[in-house]
Amino acid sequence: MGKKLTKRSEDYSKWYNELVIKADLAENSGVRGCMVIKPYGFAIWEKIQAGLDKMFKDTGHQNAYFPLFIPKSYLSKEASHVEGFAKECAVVTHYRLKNAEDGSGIIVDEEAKLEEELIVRPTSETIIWDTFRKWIQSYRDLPLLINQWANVVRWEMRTRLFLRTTEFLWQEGHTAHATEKEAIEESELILDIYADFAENHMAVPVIKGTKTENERFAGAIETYCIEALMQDGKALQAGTSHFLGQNFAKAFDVKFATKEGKQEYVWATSWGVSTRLMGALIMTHSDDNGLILPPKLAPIQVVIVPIYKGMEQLDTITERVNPLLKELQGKGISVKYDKRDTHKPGFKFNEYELKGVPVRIAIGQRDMENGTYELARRDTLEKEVVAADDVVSRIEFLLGDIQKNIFDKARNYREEHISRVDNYEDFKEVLEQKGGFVLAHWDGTSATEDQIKEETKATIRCIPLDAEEESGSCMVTGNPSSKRVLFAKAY
RNA sequence: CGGGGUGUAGCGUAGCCCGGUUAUCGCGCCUGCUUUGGGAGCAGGAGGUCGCAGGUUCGAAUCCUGCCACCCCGACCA
Repeated sequence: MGKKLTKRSEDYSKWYNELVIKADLAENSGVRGCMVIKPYGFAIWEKIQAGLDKMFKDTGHQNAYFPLFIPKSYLSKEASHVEGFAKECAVVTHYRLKNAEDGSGIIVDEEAKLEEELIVRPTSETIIWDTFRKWIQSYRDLPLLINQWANVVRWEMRTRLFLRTTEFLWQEGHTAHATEKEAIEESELILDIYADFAENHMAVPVIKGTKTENERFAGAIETYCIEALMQDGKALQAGTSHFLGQNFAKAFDVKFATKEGKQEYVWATSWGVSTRLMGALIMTHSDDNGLILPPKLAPIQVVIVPIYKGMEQLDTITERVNPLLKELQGKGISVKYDKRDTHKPGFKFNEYELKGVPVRIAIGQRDMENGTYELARRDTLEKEVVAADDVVSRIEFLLGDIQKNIFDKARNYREEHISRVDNYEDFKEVLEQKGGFVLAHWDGTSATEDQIKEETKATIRCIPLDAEEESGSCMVTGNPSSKRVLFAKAY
């Protein structure tokens, strides 16, 4: 690890890579933009999984698992869906290797060619809907609320650590409903779950909205999303929830018998969040000393660093720390006592700051004599000396306070970076000078959106759900507009 | 796939333009002693197909050709 992290600079990705790699979260494996997630990083992902999984189950969803390989013909059953993903699919064509006859090594056995190629899933709508057809006959089988935790592969031209890796981990929910209304409510429910999780667990403030036609998911009628703002002023789509209408039901012939005995197509949703959330976490909260993790997602919430001379002192400190460890663990707090003799306290302080551990306890001779602990909080780096009797309650307070504080800080930053503009010149200038979100009037056409993207690189992140009705005119064409939409440069 | 860049020890690098003993430095690693309240000090030590393959040359990390990989910028995108 470096002496000091590179200062955050114009070149955000450099800062980001420094943080991510040096914080031991992940590294590029070198396999086509894939990444190896190290244990500490994966522990964060497990926290994300656990939190979301509970929310899904509390709302009646069940987990299942579907195959990694999708027959090519499945993918092409829904026209706009295949068009959206065709350009980024990894394709399996053979099922066997053999030794080359000239001894040059292992080669593909041309005789083992698959009759129909298999696609490594870029998303699982098709194979899941092929299964849903078999599971759904009657209105009594509905709603069908399925989620799967899986990996998917999208062969993007350009990858970015955490934000757009070739293979990524995610959850994808797929549901079937008897009515349009119920399906729309489902996609909105999930959007609320995502927003709730982002804000209350990850401490990442998000804006809920719907996508424009340009940005909509391939095969969806409506795409809902949560959009977050990173510290460099760029937006990040943190989660999406799609109302699919009857598109997939028709493509895969999924009908059900209504109470009245009529055959009708079901209504569908799909929704997902990925390891990109970890990117959002890092890029929202980190500072030049390393990661800052929200207590609710930190694999280690509290670390205890002993300061001692000689093994005897360490032993007396350990004697005092052991009951504290037990008490904290008893309260469900994840605590680590780092009594490695191979590193000095100063090294450990820096190491845990880099890793984003929310609360650090230091205990040395001075504290042994005074009956105290030194507490340090990661978000503000403030230190305080606390009497031993008060330390547990103080830690509980700090964990809650840090969770709240980093959310408030991120939300304030975002609020300061939402600009309202009324003409195209101001729009360009704000994007150039300040970055962040821009609320502006737009005439509702793809052509205008394309033009804006072409000229400024900014896209419509979403049409905010809470956008107030306000008659105005499009900043580019002057055509009438009834509300402002949210623009930004995005990852 | 287009434009640019880089490949030298686990990591980060100097050397390359202008070829010449044993390839530079820092971090990390190993051993020993001293240290331990903010990234320890000293001494000693280990670690290298200089991305790969050809070529030029008495001699190549350095020059030439081809290939490969990775990074950055675009198109694409959770």
